[in-house]
Amino acid sequence: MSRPYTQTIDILRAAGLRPTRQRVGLSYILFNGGDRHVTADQLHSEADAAGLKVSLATVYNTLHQLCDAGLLAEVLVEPGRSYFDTNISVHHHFFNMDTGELADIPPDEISVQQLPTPPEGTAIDQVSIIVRVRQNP
Amino acid sequence: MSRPYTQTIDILRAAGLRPTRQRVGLSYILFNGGDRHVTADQLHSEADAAGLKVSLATVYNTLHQLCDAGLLAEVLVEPGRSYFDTNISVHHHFFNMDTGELADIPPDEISVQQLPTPPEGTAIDQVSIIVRVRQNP
DNA sequence: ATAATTAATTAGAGTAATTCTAAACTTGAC
DNA sequence: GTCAAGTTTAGAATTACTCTAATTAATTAT
Repeated sequence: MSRPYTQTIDILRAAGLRPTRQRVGLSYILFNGGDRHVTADQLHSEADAAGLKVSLATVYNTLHQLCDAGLLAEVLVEPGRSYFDTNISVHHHFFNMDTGELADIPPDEISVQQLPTPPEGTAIDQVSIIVRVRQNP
Repeated sequence: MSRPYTQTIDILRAAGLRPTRQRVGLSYILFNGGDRHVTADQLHSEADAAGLKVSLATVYNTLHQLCDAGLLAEVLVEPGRSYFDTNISVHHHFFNMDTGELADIPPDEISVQQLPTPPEGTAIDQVSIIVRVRQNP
């Protein structure tokens, strides 16, 4: 435990991103807490609580850079807010419309039988399934 | 063709919405053009082009009322922008990440093999699948 | 019909999430 | 250390959308 950030720094370097104080701090929070679904604002607050001085603009920049590098996935479930998911294996989501909670669906619990033929001149990039749930009365 | 709006007015009344000039005009645009995917802004422009005087606030109100009445479906594919879909049968979407185009997937071209067990205390409300495609090089 | 009642529309201000800008600061290479 | 290139930042700008309170239109009662 003497060099807790070495792993994080390596991940960033491998992605071609300079391991700056801000990027290392944010990535450490993201990648050392298991599977997480965070908004930019939540991550900014967490960073603040952890004593990391970082602007919201940098939080957005970093989140997008990590997405571009394939280390993070953006999930759209609500109008006007993006979630970022640290689980980058192929999987899908439950979204609780009553609580706003986002959860992974275990990969063996859902599957698409047949993929559709994409429109002329296009190729499938990604399939995302959102299962919206409601609190039982 | 002497009373082109009678049908539209009936739809609104059946949904418990007063057939005001604005609602009738907007609904006419929406429901007489086949399957459509529009943003609030696009609909506002179309209404304007058709000579209908309506504010953007009313466009938003009307879109949400039609959604609540089950006559329209909201589709989330891009951060910060909602599409409204006049096709309310169960179906899914192609989203072209390069052009921003949204298209229906024919229902027989995709199907989910097994639905996952929803989290404790919740019930599945809706399943939405977005197949993101890219323009071939 | 007309008046009274109720609901809908509107302009414009307000909000929330996100992006932009250009100046100040780090980082890594020499 | 020095320097060039890449990063961060505060704060302004932008975008999509919502709210407010005053006006106007649609329905109901007379």
